Formats: sequence, C-alpha cells, structure tokens
Amino acid sequence: MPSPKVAMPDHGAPACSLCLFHAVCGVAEMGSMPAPAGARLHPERLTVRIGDPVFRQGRPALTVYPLRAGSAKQVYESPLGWRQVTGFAMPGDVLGLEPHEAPQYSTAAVALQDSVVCAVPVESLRELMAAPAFRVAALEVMRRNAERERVLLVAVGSMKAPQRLAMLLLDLAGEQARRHGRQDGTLTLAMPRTDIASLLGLTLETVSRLLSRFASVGLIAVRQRRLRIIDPAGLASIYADLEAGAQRPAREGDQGAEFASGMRMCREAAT
Amino acid sequence: MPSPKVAMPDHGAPACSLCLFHAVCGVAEMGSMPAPAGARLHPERLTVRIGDPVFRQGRPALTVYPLRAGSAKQVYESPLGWRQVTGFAMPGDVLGLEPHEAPQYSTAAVALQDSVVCAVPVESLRELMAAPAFRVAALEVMRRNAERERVLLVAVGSMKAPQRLAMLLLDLAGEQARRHGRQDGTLTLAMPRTDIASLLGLTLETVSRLLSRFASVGLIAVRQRRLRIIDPAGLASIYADLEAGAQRPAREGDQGAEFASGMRMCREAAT
DNA sequence: CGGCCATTTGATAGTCATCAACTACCGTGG
DNA sequence: CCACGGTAGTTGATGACTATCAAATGGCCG
Repeated sequence: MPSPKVAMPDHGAPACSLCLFHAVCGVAEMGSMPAPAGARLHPERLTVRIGDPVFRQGRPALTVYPLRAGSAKQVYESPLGWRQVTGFAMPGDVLGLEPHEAPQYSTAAVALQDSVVCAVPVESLRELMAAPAFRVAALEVMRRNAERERVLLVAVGSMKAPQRLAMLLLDLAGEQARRHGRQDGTLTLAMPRTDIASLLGLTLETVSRLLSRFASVGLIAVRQRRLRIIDPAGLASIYADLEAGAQRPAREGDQGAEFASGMRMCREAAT
Repeated sequence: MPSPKVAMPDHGAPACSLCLFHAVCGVAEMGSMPAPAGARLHPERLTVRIGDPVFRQGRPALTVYPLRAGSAKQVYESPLGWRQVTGFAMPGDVLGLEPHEAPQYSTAAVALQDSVVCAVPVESLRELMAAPAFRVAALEVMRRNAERERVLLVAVGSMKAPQRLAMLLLDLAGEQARRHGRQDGTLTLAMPRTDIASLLGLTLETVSRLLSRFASVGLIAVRQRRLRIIDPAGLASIYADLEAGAQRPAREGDQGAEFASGMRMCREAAT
C-alpha cells in the first residue's frame, strides 16, 4: 500500500443495489444481509486513484468492472489521435462491458476521483449470460449504452451548446436521483469542465460561460463542482427547444412547442 | 407490381462476393458458379424504391437485410424528434444487423436509390452464429460498425467542417475501391447534400461550398452526384491536419505533423 | 415546355473557439 | 497555521467558422 492519503469518494452510496451483478454477487452490500442464495460471484475489489485508468483502450478485454464507488469517464481515441470523452460512469454502472464480445476495450476508462471497482472476469460473465434473466438484464444495459451514445451523436451533431449542456445536466441529475433518491436536484460534478466540454464537443470556456449564464437566469446554482438544479422545467425547455436550437438538420416531430421560453430567456441574459 | 418505371441502380456490382453471408448463401452470384456445398441460405430478395424504408426505427427487428445493389442511409431519430443520418450503406453491407440481440431496430434504413436487399430472418442468423467462422465474421462486422460510429462522433464533436468532409470522401472512396476495385477515385454520391450534411453535423450549404472549394484547389472534381478524387493525399492531409483542425478538445498523439499543407491551401482558396 | 427539387452561390449575422488575464481553490511545505 | 504554487475555473475581447437567409441556376420528370 504505497499510498499515504487517498481521498475516498464522498458518495457513501448504495452502489451495489443498482449493480447489474447484484443478484448474483456474494460480496454486495456486505453487512446488510447475508449473501443471497445462489450467489456465485465474489469479485475482487480494486481501488483506482484519480486520473488512473481502470483499463486502456485497445487492451485485451478480459474483465468487466462494475463501479462500486466514485466515478469514471470513458475516453475514446480515434486512429488519428483525437480524444474524446464518450461518457461518464457512476456507481452501479459497469465499465468495460463490451458489446459483441469485443476482444479489446473500445475505450479507456479513467477514474474521475478515487474510486472502487469490482473485477469480474469475462469468463464469469459468459457463464452468467447463460441464465436468461441475467442475460436480458445485461443486454438491456448494453442497449442503453448504445442508445446513449447515439443520443450524444445527435446532440453534438445538431444541437446548440446550451441545449447540449442542459441535456447533460438533466441526465446527470436523473442518474443521481435514480441512485440516491435525492430529488432536490443537487449533484456533484465529478469531472472537470474540460471533460464536460469534450463530451459535448465544446470548449471548457463555453461550458463555463454557459453554466454562469444558466445560473444568472436562475436555472441552476453552481459553485465549482457543486451544482443544484433550481428549475428543471426551464432546463428541459432549453434542451427540447426545437425552434431555437436546431442546426437545421432535419427534424420534424414538431411536438414539444409547449416549451419555448427557456432558450430566449437564456440568450437574452447574455448581456 | 404497381410501379411503372423503376430506375435500377447503376452499380451492376459484385455485391454478393463481399456479403457477410456469401459463404453460406445459395443465391449469391447466381450463374457464376453452382451454389457451394453446405449453403443453407436462400434469402428472399426485395426491391426497395428510392426514399422507401427498408425498415423503420423501433419496429421489431426480425430480419437482417444484406444490401445487394443500390445504397441506403441509416437514420436515427432521437426521443425528442431530432433526426440524424448515422451512416451510409453500400452493396455488401448488412442493414438491420443489431448488436446485443436488440429486439427493435435502433435506426431506420432508407433507400437512397432503387435498391435490392436480401431478407434473412434473425432465426437463420442465430443458427449461423453457432458456426465459429461465421460468428467471428459477424461480430467483426458489428464491431466495425460500432467503431465507425465512434469515429463519427469524434469527427462531429471535434473536427472542423473541411476535415469532416474530407474524411467522408476518403471513406466513401475507400469503400468504393474495396468493392469495385476501381482505384481511380471515381465515386457516385448516391445521397443528396442534405444527407451528407446531416451525417457530418453541417448544413447542406456548407457541404456544397466545401465541395466547390475542394474542387477549386484541385483536390476533387464534382458535378452533381458525380465525384472524382484527384488528390487523395491532399484530402488526407486536410483530414489529418491536427494543428489546424482541432476544436481544441484534448488530443495528444501529435504524430501526423507530416501533413499540414492541405488545410491552409484550402482555406486560402476561399477568396 | 413548365414546374419542382437539388445544388450552387452570395451576403450577413450568430455562435462559439481562441487568446489572454485574472481569480478561486487545494494540497504542500515552511 | 499560514504563505505558496499550481491547477481548475471564470470572465472579457476578438474573430473565425459556419449557420442562416435569399436568390439564381441547373437538371429531371412529367
């Protein structure tokens, strides 16, 4: 143990209860109740320090890593050397879960703070996949991941900066709520502005400015990494605002005109 | 047959030889040689007319459709109604091949011209997947698709317009070459400018202007849908140009500085 | 031949990247 | 405990890039 001081993640969270492997894990929520009957999994736990990779892109994908505590980002590096954050992971998410039995990790996963992951060998995973119930759940997770990535593509490809950011905030808040039950809109941005910017295809300055702007119109309150959503509906209207946001590319489900204020509101506050 | 006049795709191409199912298909390349021993597939062939969907997003994914002739685009519509083209398919590609055994098509596939597809039921597919050789090939295709989408995300998220377009052109030319063997850089853009724009997260005007610009510097020759790449290296340098292109987001494999001319060249020609 | 759509081209403005200080925060070491 | 240095974040000024608006042109089908 060479590390003198490891700031542990503040989320003293019930990560395991949302874990894909929860039902079959013998380690989960130790103390709360005895290992459920039929538990077959006793994954090793690993501590990853801030900035360290859980795994690197291109390395043999031999293990999947449910995130137990902390948070991580997924980073993709294109053949030409472009890097981009493709997603953030929170406790309960599974890192390294590659679709199509990919032999290599398609992205890297980097800890955004000191974090704890479990290490599940792919062989174990494969065995588990034999069980229909688990299989369905696992596939559902992968499908959601794919969907997420596609939504991101559309966002980056055809929405304006404020919309993209609003989208992210709402998403993060949703995830946080799903995990902690807190409905007060409080959330901690574990990632630096740079990473948010990368994910959204913006610059950190733009992200910073937008956060300030959102705050100045009373949509949110921010102080560094601490953020509280004050007006979720307002954010949603910015996110959804069809008229104002488009970068033109086709879109036609012209429902959703019920909103429409947020964007303007926010744009005008830019004095 | 209600259709009076169906312009058949000009590509009188050897589509089948590149098809994923080629080895196990009894219909492939009929005439050239007798169906190979062990062929188990006799897929129905369907004709799809320009603008018609091969399948729609969200519908039960019961069939995969190898594209036999013609071309198609994949269109994703986000929950909020944003549409974006996520890829183009050429003969030999397989439409509707969903990863993770998705129960529904995650995108729509729309014919860009009158096209012919084969219809392979997923059950057949599942059976075939039992054979290791086929399985590997199929997974490889899916993996390539995923990779493609990720590259697109990075492109849209952090490259400038000229780079994105150069990328697309090189990609299309590569595909065309792989199929037809033509190395002369000639290619037919089956898709309208709008679709290119959507894919790349741009507007059709920008695409049009860029094509003109590329042409004016002698990189390509365009006339409507007919395009010829004159200077592949030049395009590649625009695509790869790290210094000029970045939208800043982190990137550090600073190799590739060998190029660097193309971007400037093209920028200056913009008088 | 006329109408319609795709594409090109031009003019203009908006958004957002870029450059440049400046400030706040955090861990370190005195 | 407090000064220090470095990183993360904010804010401002400026301009590049590209969306947007507006015609004009060209091609294709009926």
